[in-house]
Amino acid sequence: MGEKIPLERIDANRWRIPMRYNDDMHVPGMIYADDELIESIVNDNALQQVVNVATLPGIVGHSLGMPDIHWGYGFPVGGVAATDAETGVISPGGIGFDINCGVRLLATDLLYDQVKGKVSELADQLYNTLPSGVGTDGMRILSADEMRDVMVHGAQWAVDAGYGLAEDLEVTEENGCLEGADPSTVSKHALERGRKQLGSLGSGNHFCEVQVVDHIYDQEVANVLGIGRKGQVVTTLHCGSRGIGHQVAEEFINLAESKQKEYGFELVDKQLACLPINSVDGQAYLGAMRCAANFAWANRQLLMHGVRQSFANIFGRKARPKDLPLVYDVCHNIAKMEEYEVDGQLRKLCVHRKGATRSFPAGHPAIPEKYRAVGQPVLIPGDMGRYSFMLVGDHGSMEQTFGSCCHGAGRRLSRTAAKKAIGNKELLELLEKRGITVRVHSKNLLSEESPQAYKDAQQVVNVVHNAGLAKLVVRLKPVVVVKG
DNA sequence: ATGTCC
Repeated sequence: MGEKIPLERIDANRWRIPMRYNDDMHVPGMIYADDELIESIVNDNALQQVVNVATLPGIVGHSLGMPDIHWGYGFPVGGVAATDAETGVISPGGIGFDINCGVRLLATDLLYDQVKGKVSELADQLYNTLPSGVGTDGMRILSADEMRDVMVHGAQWAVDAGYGLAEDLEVTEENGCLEGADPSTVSKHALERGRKQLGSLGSGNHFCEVQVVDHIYDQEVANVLGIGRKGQVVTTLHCGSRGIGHQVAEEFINLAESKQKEYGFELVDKQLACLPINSVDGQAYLGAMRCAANFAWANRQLLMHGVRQSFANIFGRKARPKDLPLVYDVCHNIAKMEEYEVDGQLRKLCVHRKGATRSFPAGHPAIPEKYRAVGQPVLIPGDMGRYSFMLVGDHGSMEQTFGSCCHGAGRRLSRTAAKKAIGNKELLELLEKRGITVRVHSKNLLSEESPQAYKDAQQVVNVVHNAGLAKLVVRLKPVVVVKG
């Protein structure tokens, strides 16, 4: 303990933690970062967590850290770990507490010039339409039977209930629904928590932002995605499964912890507690995780409907729902069964992505047909004061990172440190000065999400671009921020 | 992230 973790430089963007560091490691670690980002990573406990994850039973390839990596529960946020789907384990801590936390981006027909006179009105409208804050009820209260339908059918349920359009599902990862969701594995308490929260933003780093396309890296790809005009207004939603994801995670972390001895696991950190994928317990977690994931997709579908209503209310016929097409929806806290070549052999793997986005390259069958020639859209929100990015998956992700890349800027300061660094009032003034209109439910939480609490998202996306995991398409600047 | 402690 306390010993410096060795990092072997591979190239400008990659660093390896060799297996010789620790006898318990089954695979080496691999960190994606440039010279500057690696400094902040080394000063965090995240590297030790990459080492810990490398000791998981059945892990293959590398224990991976993306450039936005930072300390998390057991597994780092910004981490990817693949285990053998037949003989390996699944660890609830490797998915995280906010199951299927994710991001979706809607395009509009509007240019910033058409919107700038109504920014304040739009901010109010969005804030009043999208329920936000800790413990708030959602746009729709469900019966227990409806809740079960949401858990099984995901975003499709929302479309059938009148929220959004059928074509939205085509541009949602997994079409907004994972197969194998099993409501019988979700506790009554978890179901009860979710029942009241469908269509709610939540708190913390969750948000709705109106943004403007401010730089185009790849005009051709941007055109295919429908975001190819400089000055074009788009809207990004970032949120997850609210209370149900948290409850499912907590219950299965406790279950896994209580069964480590029974399954014969002796893990270096109890927060890595895991279950054999091929066990009743492992399958139960997967069934419940998928229920929470499907809830999250329905949740984002309802919120998006609220965004479309808000724009229509303010801009009338210039912003009808069909004029605000969903570009794409990605999840970044999830485990998926996917096939990859490992040492020349095609293997079925359980890919844990915790604060990591799927980034399938052009040609992959899981990509919607209209985007297949350019790659899967990858949405990378930055911080509320600077910028966010849209990328598309690149081929290197299949060879290096089990089809994955980063998910955001990555936290640089703890919530406590962030609060010390800047006051809420000062931060609000700073954002307004930059032309960003903010509506926040709980003003005393704003400092925790200040731009300086995060790494520079530009640096983070440059690394995944240069490493061949995803390709830069456009940069977006925030004009309206609505938060819990 | 989270009914920020059942």
